[in-house]
Amino acid sequence: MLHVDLDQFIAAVEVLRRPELAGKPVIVGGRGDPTERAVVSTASYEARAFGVGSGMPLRIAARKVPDAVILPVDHEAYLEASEAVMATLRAQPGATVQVLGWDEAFVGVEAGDPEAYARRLREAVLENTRLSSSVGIGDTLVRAKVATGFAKPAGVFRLTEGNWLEVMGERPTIDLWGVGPKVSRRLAAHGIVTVAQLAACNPADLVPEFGPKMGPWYAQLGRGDGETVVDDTPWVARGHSRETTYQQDLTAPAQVDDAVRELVARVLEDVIAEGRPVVGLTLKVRYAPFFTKTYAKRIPETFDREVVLDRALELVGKIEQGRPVRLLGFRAEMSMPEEARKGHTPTRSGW
DNA sequence: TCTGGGGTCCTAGGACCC
DNA sequence: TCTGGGGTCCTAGGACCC
Repeated sequence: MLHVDLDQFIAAVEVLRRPELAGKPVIVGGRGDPTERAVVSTASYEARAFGVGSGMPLRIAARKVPDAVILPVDHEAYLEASEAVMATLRAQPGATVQVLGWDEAFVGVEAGDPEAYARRLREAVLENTRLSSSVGIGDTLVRAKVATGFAKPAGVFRLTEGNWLEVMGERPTIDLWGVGPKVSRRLAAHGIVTVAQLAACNPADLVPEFGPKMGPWYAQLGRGDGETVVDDTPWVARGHSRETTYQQDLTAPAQVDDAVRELVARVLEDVIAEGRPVVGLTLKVRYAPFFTKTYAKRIPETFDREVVLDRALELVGKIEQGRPVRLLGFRAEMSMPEEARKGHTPTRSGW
């Protein structure tokens, strides 16, 4: 199967509609104002050369690249571009498309010459959308996904059982899709630093550290093994959430109360649009400066706006008084329709 | 320097039941 | 007097991804 990933997607979409930005350091984030609390969504390759990357606070990025063009995030534009890309992928003969995000998807296909097919796919996307992409080829979803990293930018790369260890073996475990800083550190504490070491370990040995599911799963990841089927079952959301970081910390209880009501109202709109009952609520509070607590509540299935709001306000009662609040998040989990319970999820299906 | 917003899934521990 | 073992549900928190 193949994994298609657009090159610097968000920045590329911005450059398309503002050609004069081509070749300049472009940073997209927040409302485009580097004095606000916000982070970088995407930086163009020119900006990345200065050490700017996604997730970095916007004001830091602006300091690193004084000449950067800083633009606000425009979800609508990216969604539209994304849909054009996905439509192009779906139009390929025999292709099964599993969307992972705005700018990436797995494509399942029987191809005699996968490299040639991948190059044609790149060209089709470029022709239809004027966007550059990179394509990974693999015999598992994990290998295809990891292969794309070697294909970037604007290339094709193939990873299989045959060359996996040769290419990945000496690399640190954090290079794997699904291993982050915490897990790589915990693995290192057990003497597992490289992908080859992880691949060679006994899955059962990882259970005490990571639990019955994650332990064996990390071992499998080290080998590059896993799912081999691209699944185009439509994605069904498990829940909806809204989060807001306040430009000024909230200090008065009444401010917090109002803010939660507003968040709840926005989440409820999404949930009601889906027509599924709510089964659980979670309130996330980030107290300044960076201390987060979550408060959860399971509720009997209900469509009722008033019931959900009441339950939400019970959670508000748990917020610590007198401590400034920097961020509030509210999530509603929805009951799953029976036929969707096996529906895949956007990021973990390949694992 | 000071950290978005949208998601998913896993784990641990306590409560409770039989 | 001492204290089984298995199961489920709930809450809180952690980790990761785009």
